[in-house]
Amino acid sequence: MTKELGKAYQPTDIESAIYTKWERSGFFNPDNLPGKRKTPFTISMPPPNVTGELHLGHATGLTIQDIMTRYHRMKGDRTLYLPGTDHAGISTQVMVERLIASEGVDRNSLGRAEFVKRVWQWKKKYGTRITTQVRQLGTSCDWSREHFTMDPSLTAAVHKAFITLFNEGLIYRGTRIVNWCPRCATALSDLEVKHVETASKLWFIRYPLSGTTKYIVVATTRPETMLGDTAVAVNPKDKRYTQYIGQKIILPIMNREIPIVADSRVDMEFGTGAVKVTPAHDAADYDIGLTHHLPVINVIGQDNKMTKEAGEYYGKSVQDARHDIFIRLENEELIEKTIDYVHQQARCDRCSTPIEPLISKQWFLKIAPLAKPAMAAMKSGKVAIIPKRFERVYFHWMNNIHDWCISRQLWWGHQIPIWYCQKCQEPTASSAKPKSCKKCHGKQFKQEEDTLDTWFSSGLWTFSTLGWPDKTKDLKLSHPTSVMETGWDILFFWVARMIMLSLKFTNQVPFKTVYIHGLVLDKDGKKMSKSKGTGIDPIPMMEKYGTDAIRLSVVLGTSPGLDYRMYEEKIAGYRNFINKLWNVARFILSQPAPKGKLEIKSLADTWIMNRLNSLVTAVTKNIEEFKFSEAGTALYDFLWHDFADWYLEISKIEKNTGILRQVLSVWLKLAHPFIPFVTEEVWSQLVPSGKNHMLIVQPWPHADKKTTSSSAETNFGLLQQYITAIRNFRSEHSIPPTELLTVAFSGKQTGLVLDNIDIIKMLARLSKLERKDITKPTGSFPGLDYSIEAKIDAAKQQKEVASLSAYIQQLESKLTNKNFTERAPKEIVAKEKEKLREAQEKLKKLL
RNA sequence: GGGGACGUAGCUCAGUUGGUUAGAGCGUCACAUUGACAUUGUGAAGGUCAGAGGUUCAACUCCUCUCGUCCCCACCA
Repeated sequence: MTKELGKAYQPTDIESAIYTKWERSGFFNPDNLPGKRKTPFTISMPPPNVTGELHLGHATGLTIQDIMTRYHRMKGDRTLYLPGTDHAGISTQVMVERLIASEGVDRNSLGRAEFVKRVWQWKKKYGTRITTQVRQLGTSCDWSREHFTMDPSLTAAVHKAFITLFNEGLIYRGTRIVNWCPRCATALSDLEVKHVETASKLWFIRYPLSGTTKYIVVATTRPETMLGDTAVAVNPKDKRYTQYIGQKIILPIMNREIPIVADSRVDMEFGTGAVKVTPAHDAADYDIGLTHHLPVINVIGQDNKMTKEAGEYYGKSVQDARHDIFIRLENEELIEKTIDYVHQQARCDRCSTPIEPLISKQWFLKIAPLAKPAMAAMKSGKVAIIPKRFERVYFHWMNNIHDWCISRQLWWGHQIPIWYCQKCQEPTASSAKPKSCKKCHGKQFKQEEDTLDTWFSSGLWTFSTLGWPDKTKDLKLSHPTSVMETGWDILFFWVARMIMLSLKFTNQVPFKTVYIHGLVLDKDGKKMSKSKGTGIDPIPMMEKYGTDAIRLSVVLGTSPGLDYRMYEEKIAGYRNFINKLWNVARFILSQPAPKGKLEIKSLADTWIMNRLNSLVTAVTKNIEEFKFSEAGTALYDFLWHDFADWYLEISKIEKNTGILRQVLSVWLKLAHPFIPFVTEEVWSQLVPSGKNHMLIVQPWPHADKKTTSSSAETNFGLLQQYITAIRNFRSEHSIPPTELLTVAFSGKQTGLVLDNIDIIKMLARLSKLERKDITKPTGSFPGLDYSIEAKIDAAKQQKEVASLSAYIQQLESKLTNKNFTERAPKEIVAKEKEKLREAQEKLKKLL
């Protein structure tokens, strides 16, 4: 029946078979789980990009999500882990554009319909790559409920949400200055812009005052935008300029007369205190322009080239125009000076291209009315973030939030469900083409060409995937979801927006707890980067070391919200641990299964069962408290040290195979959420086969009060101390293990030693261990003196005496300090006294 | 400019509401090895817990400041 277990664990041989077994069992689907399951537990998987590839960030998140899922499933909850993928507007479109470029075409020559068709083909081809990799990681999600953000049902949800918000006036269309990425050729939200420190120049340009020979000097990092200047602004408090307010400037090159205006937003300290105002190409200038009713002149187009308004520079690239303008100003002696200047340049988050602020017609979501309840939900504790400090970050952002630009000039995404009447241009929000215009009864319509920001559809993710806007059973059972597990980098992009949109549309928070994991760094603490080659690809690592080892390496030694380093040696270390488990199991399974009831006979038995109970309690508590690293570390230490190093060795004498199997079996259950593959495999060797016997649905263990024993903990602890002391002695005196020692002992604890004499003899490698009165002990413990027959290193002895004396002195000074003895709690004082007594006794015997 | 995190053994990290002679893994060194495991075992060396003050009987732990590293937010051209 049982197959031979190989000497070393070979994960690749069995992982995919086990995953298939799980998937076929149907247990990923909560409707198929055995028993009555009342308490719902739901996790919505943050959808990876459909054309993406699994990286360590995914691996971290998915592992933690899966740990919670597997734990709750075993605990008996109605557990749903819902997977899916995101259409990822920009990045997917860019990939396909790159592909067709290699065929020598661009999207415009292909046309919208054909291009979108090509993207769907691409999605079909590569969309399963990521889900296959998610499976490879052992993720126990319900694939029968898998969703894609552009599924018909999710598109329906997006339409419903958009139309509702539009009809309520929360979505509006406006001509505004937006962040434009020239390379992606689309508007971006504020969040998609990052600020990068960039070395540049600050040019000081003379702007002649109209009707005089005087001029005002302005400082700028972007001289080419001067063509679109419509004012110069100064601070009203700035005495240097008060006399000029209201006067006119002759704008160089353009020879246009522009006013000097006063605005308190101008920083007197910076540059010359006078600012050129270009409302069309700078967000701050745009605001100043609004206040002072300045005209807006577009001199740069969406194609990153100068417009007709730029006069003679029409058609030139921004870079060329800058160069030419500088030369011309210099020739006209209008450049006062040029200095080196480092500033935070706005760049596209995705492609790092410098952002071009441009005026354009875009769709916006009014966010303030949504932010209010979203903040209230966090304040009242309906949503909590772990770690808590991110709640402050959340509030700060929510308090300073701007309207969200939701339209993108992309073809891949949800086309905005707005239809313009071709007669009167009235927009109607509708999922399908309207029959007739409400305003003029026109019959001809044209749909808005723009698509929605990807995050608009992912903002609905927790409820759209459960069937919303329909009132489905899933929505009723599984929403709000229990936990959202994600990285801090998308707290604003995604988490905050989900909270706002979920409250808006379902009146519920999307999730009760947000668990934030850290980002993965390379060995030097830098962000992993594909281009620099510092990244570790999890897939080959999984193949080399096994998936369970990867899972441990992204969870152990990490804490919520803190970034952590990853390197191959770490993974190899956890592979070793998995192999240790494998061999522990191999050893246990090589022995005949016991007949009859479980019997706790010896001190070691009592001790290991007690330890196991503590482990059950600790692992359960830590998982409940989201301390996954601590839970995993406890499992690691127990198996390797308590169980393998001590109990397993002792079992070679005591041969209590019942306990061996019992401990292994409970441990496998506890460890299953962390390392599902190897535990399921070992489990299948340990128990009868059959679907309902699979580890994945075994009930979560409980601590057994009947087998807890604190005295066993103490006594076994002493035993360990004795053994370690002898081993230590042997090593310090360079006595080879082949040489068996003779040890004599005496004292109160002789009973403990006599009861476990064979164990001590084996583990300390002794030929003889006998009770005998000792005059000069080699060493001593509370209740036990011992003497080892061997030559004693005097220097060693002295060193120990010295350290012991120092320790005693430290304790004595503490205990003679009245402040301590009078003010510290009695237990603490008693404890210190006991320590002193023990140390003194030990020292006496050594001398 | 605002906010946050981190600084504990050579390296990567634990250290729960203040009370242990400060821990683990890797690495190093010594020794061991024919039945579960060399992806191993046993033991050792290695730390003024970044620095300076303060609170306290007692500080790695709480407070303040300083130094160092990193990150987030922000329309100083």
